[in-house]
Amino acid sequence: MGTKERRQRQFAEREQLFLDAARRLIEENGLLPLQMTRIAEAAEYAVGTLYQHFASKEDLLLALTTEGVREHGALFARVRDWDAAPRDRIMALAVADMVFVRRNPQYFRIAQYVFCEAVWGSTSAARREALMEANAPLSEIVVGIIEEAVARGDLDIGDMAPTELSTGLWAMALGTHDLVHAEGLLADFDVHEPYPLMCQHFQALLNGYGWEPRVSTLDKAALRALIARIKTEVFHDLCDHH
Amino acid sequence: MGTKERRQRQFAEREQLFLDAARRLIEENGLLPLQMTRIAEAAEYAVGTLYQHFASKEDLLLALTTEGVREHGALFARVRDWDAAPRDRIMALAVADMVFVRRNPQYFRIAQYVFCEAVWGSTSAARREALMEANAPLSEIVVGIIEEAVARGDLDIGDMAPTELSTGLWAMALGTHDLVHAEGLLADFDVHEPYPLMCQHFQALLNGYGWEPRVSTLDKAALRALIARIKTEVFHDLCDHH
DNA sequence: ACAGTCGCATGAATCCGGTTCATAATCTGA
DNA sequence: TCAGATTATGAACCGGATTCATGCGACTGT
Repeated sequence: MGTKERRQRQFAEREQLFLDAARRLIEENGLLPLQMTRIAEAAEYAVGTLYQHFASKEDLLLALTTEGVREHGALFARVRDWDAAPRDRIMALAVADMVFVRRNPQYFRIAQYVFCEAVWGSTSAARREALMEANAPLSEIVVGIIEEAVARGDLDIGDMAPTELSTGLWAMALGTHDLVHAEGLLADFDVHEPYPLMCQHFQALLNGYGWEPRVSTLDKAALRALIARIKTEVFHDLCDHH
Repeated sequence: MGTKERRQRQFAEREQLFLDAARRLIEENGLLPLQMTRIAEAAEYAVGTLYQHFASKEDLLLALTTEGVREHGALFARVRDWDAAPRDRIMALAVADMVFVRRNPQYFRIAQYVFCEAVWGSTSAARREALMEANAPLSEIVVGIIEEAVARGDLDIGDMAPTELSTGLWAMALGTHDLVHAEGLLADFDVHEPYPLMCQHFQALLNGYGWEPRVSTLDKAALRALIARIKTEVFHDLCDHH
């Protein structure tokens, strides 16, 4: 009989309920005033029940991050399956980041916090592994595209490993998210559209590595057109059409 | 009479004592077990005294970060005053990061934590301003070099603002530091020397923006030679000569 | 040199929020 | 329906940041 299975399903559902409640609270008030008691209240359960799911507050935040990584991964998977030139697909990954951020404006804030030594060190091994596992496909997709470009002759990276090149793209994206979240900083720099700018830096980086076909780094219209094309062809259903 | 001045001086000295004690404790045990009581103990003062200097633990960590930014700025200032081609000086900024990280292995961990919304939001406005002020010169140096390159015709960025280009460099550096501190991540990628790799990405980015004189992105020997030259000419006294 | 005053260091007490655990409630299978 | 097992509950606990009533010692003016 399926008693046990039903139990497990209900348990999983409740976990989702807690995660959704936490996400909502963060959305409303930010990370600062987030309290376990409040999350439990919002989900209409006792704190003790919350602690049956998450060993600690840090664990809960890590779980939230893992969910985000999965969603991020779903966007990357679309790019993997998109039928286009490798270079355009790399750019589509950058656009995926843009789309992802729009849909999860709090994600990188939470992630930044979770990856801090002081927080990461308080999480459980099981949750950490779940995150790693959720993250693995993303790297694979990036590396896969790089390898394809090398295979078709669009790109020559000599004795450099594909992972090394992917590190550069990843760093650029991560750093951009950091800057976006540093209060007032980009505004001081008169940078008002950080993500299109990030795409431009991506183009420069790809040009710099000799990734064919080259594009003009400074041609903003072309970049806008590419972004628009990617949004239409890959993320049609996820973008507002204003 | 200078009674008041002496008092102020002693106060400042004690503040430094606290900061040094905190830094030492973090160096020894990491951020996780850092406690205000321990810092006070280590500095041989009462907790209350510690709180005369820092409104909160977060404020203390922010102060620590600000010290780091000043040191970082001192390295950047050397590069500003270095007599070399703009492009080499941009690369010298990347090397400055490398040198800085070697001398302050904990800095980016602390900074990552401090810049998290949950922590940043608990700091005092005065300390935040001090940090901003310490940070301003760094950006100015980067932008100054970019402007010089444009002026001498090494670089054409069209209608792009110099701050926009600097954002790309900054993001790349920040993101690299993030990756370095993400436990085990780079090792999984077989990236064992992240900072030389970052320098290579810098070169690619500069090439991508058409910054003259171009260099071969994949020529590792040339990159090593450039790094060595910068270390000798700019950071001679700060590097080990193994 | 001394009394009076003031500023500051002190650390025990407070407060806050994450976490635990003894108990109550609920479910299961017989 | 009932014993036993499992799970939910939230009041109590606990660790650590922060406060503040107290007293010490340094400066001032006589």
